[in-house]
Amino acid sequence: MDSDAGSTCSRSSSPDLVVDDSAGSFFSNKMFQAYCQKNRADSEASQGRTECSSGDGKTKTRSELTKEEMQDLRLKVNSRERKRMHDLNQAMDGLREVMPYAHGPSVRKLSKISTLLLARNYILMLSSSLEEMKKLVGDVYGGNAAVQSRTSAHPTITPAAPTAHLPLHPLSQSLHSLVGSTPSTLQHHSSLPSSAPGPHSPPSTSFLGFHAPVQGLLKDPLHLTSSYRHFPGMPCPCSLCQPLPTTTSKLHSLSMNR
DNA sequence: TAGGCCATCTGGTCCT
DNA sequence: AGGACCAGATGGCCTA
Repeated sequence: MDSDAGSTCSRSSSPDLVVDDSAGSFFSNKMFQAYCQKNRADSEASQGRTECSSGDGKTKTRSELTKEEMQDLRLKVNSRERKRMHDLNQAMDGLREVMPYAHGPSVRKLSKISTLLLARNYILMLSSSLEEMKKLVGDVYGGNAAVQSRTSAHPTITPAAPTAHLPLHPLSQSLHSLVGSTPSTLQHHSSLPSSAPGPHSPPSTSFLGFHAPVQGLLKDPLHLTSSYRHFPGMPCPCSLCQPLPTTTSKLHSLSMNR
């Protein structure tokens, strides 16, 4: 149904995504009516006829196109743009799926901006936790030589054991309280839930991580997500709202330049 | 009703 | 030249 059949992509924005173009819901009612009026012309275009070539094989410049051909071209461009945006939204949905917040039919979907901010902060937090872990492991292994020499009578003690009782990084604690679980469950967050907020309560502005640089991008961060509530058990202001440790501060300066 | 969010259209620019 | 990408405009839907 979609006229995308006639489009060829020299550059794919999301090569791994498979988009179902057959959905007629891509069109609004108005668009659908307009589309139907042009359906015949589109089908011709999708069969290989280019809108810029006349019957005798000569190519026309855009200024030479008839009104009908221009409309035809416009429809094709619109269709491509629509597909592009749908791909983008699919990627956004994919991102939402791996974010640590309650999923479900009764939970309002994260907005795009919230998804991006949450994702950013999530990555920063994981990076921070990883650094912390590395440090702890280093401490354990580094200091273990002395420890082991003193406890050589107990060679079965594993180096990793002590870390299980060490305090987690505040950021990790926040996340853990958010998901109501241990770090290992983060890998299975999609089944989370009950510890998560009730319906219609996506992550709070705080959890979304409006650090200074991000705040600057928003007119009114607090108002932006005023409909959100903090998660139960989340300190307010939660630690995620606090400046990240220096180990991840470098990441703050990372931009998303193309 | 205002504001937020979203989908779509559209024209411009960049890239292949 | 054609397609991807981008940003502004517009209108619809939903919620407080």
